[in-house]
Amino acid sequence: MVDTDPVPRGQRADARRNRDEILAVARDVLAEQGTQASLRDIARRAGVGLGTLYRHFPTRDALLETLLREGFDRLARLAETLRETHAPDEALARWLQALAAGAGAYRGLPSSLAAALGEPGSALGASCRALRDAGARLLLDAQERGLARQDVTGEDMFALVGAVASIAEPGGPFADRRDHLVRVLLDGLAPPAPPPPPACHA
Amino acid sequence: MVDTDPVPRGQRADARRNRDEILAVARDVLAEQGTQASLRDIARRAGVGLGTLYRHFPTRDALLETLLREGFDRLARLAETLRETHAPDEALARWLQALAAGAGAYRGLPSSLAAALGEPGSALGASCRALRDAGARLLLDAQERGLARQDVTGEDMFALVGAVASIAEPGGPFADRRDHLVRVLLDGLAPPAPPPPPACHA
DNA sequence: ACCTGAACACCGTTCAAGT
DNA sequence: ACCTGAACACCGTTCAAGT
Repeated sequence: MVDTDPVPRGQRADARRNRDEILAVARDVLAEQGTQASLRDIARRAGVGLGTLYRHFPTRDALLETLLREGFDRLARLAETLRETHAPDEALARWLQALAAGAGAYRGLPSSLAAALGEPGSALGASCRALRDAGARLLLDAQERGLARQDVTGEDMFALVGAVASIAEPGGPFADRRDHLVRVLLDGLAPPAPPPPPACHA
Repeated sequence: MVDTDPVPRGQRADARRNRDEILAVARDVLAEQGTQASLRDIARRAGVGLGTLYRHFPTRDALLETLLREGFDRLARLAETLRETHAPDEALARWLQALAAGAGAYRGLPSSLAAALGEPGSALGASCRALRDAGARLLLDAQERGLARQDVTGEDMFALVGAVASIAEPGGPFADRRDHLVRVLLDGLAPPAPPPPPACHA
């Protein structure tokens, strides 16, 4: 368990206050404008110089990562819990629904996450890779018991869930179809139907 | 059949030449940089003033639409052909593969198309809606014969294919998995497995 | 009729100057 | 140690001035 970029202790009081205010404002602005929101706008609305925002969050991803860390950690823990308490196919189904909800929290978030996934140095990318691996373990469980198709990888599955989340972004026309579209994906991940049993009186 | 924005006849020779050059350059630049490429850059490389680009293509969508029209028309015709020559499920499978290829021709294209789909005045949006409707007809055929699940609409399906295309964009890590991921989606669109026949000697 | 590029209002990012 | 905002290099978009 890596703890990247913990809340800096021993900050000056004004620094601490600025950081908190930036995060609070960013949450609102991202909810309104999506992950491509203007950083200038966030600084402005937080009553802070633009350089202050950059000092606390040197990249847009760093800001996103801080906003999402809590939810992402929860998702990683959820995967473990479901693994212990449910059959592999059911665990996979529930977890992918939760993942779609988390990855689609803001407009533009799925594609931000997909982009970060590749970036080697990005803390946000590291969080994504951790989630992807947690999902891959659930998938493997299901595959080992014949409850998921064999020709799909954890990478495939993570990308597919992100894709579904991206068409069901908040505010969009498919927002309230998200669960259903994830269901369609889950059915696609199911193992191929077994051949029918031989007929009687063969 | 609407023919929006046909190639303007009776243009001045220089206008015609500029238009052609812009389109040729745009094809290259979009292939390199995706649909978010700088319009300034396109004008520059076409050896044309920025205003000239805007005169010929008042919006980015208008430029995209002109570039894509041919392929989109071909896709619409393909839907009709497949309808006449194949079983509904096979027609759907082949057409969605072709659609994914077309909608993913450039980086960023799937999300450009999804955005245009909503825009009422956009010619690109109109092209998308035509494709979506062509797909909806294929889906309906399949549904009527029990070859596709009932709880999915043409809108759902079009969005899902676009989503899969967006994760398999050219140059990306999933580019060569596109057909396979579309296959997963197709399996998700299949009707639920019928209950097994009653056992013998019941 | 068409072309041009300067002008405007925005970005993201950096950094010298302040406290 | 931290904050500020001007400065720079880019955008997209518009439009007066040219031919």
